[in-house]
Amino acid sequence: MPRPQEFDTTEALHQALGVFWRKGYEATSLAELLTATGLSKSSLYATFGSKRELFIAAFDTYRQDRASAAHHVLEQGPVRPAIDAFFHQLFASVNDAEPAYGCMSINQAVELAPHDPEVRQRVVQDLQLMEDLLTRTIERGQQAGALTSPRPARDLAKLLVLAFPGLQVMARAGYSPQQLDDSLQLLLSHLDG
Amino acid sequence: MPRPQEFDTTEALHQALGVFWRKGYEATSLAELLTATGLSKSSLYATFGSKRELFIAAFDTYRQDRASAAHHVLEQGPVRPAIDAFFHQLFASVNDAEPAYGCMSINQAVELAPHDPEVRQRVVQDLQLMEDLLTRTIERGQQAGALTSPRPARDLAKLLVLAFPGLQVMARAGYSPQQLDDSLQLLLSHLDG
DNA sequence: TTAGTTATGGACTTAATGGTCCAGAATTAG
DNA sequence: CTAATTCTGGACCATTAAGTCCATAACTAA
Repeated sequence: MPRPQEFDTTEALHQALGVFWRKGYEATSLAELLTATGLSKSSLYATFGSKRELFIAAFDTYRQDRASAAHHVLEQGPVRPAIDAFFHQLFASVNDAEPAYGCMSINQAVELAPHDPEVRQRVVQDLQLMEDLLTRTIERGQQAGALTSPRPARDLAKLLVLAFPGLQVMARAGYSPQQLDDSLQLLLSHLDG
Repeated sequence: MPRPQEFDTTEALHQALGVFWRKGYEATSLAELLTATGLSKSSLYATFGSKRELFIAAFDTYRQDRASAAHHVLEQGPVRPAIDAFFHQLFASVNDAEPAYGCMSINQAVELAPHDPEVRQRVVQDLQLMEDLLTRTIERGQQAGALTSPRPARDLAKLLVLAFPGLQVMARAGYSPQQLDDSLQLLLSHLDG
């Protein structure tokens, strides 16, 4: 008996995500979300509740997507290219042309986390996950002899996580891909020696 | 003949800065700026022009203050404690109690820089200044034998600049001073060996 | 004391914000 | 074809945003 939903909820979520990712929470207006998703106001509110709930849902979508991508990239193949690729995801442009959005979790660490516990908790969790993932990968590289630094894998992972927002900031500040890659290689050189 | 201004312009600027620093541009309302500065709307507009111009003025105040503070901290005394102090400024609470605001330039790299050339230019300039300053300090340390890493001073400085936003993100995400300092020491350990 | 000038408070404006609500269109089961 | 159900567009609302403007208060110089 129910009339079927005419739009794809998860697709709408991804559209909304795109806007939140690029512009942040405050700077995104409901009107933009409406045009991005193509939904009517009533549909959007019926489906997602409020701007904030939509944001959280979109954010979680993002986090899940990224986490599985990171798994995928880091946990197979030669270690050095894997780590390289992991970081390149950060400054890869989403839809070409436009500059990179950077990592949304980092953006949110700056924008909402200081005042919003729900967001903060997610950010902390993301940083932790990243550290764990990198630790495992670096361990793997050390065992295989691909990474020659004698430092504990976790310490090296911490260094990479620490530098991650730096790359993001450079990307958002408009540094060229060349400059970004130079900085990245400089960073990764600390995995050896 | 002119009636003298009853408020201190630069003090008002600092009050406004406090709000922009903590909350960012979008999330700061004119009402907050009014109560923070204690000015009336007309005085504020007569003096600063618009919210945006006020922001830019406050931002430049901040940048100038910080630049001279950095000079002061980095260019005298033993190198290692100097660098340590430089980074500790980052997560020092401004008025105690409240969590650290972090570095406003980094905040703005995330919030406005991607869409606002005037802000972006300032951010890039700040990062560059920081790199130059750290390079000089590290050179000094290497010459004095206080820092034993054989890497070029500029490369080491680049690493520190790269990690700077990471510490900031951790601070904003609510990490404890202890955790922040641990990460900092881990980072600085790369200046030796 | 007065004239000239400037700061100031607050009323006012315009546009945009997030959010609510309802009437009607659309779809399916029977 | 009809009844039941639910999606959907758009009107509507209250609030707040930034910004303008003017009458008045306050101060200085003469």
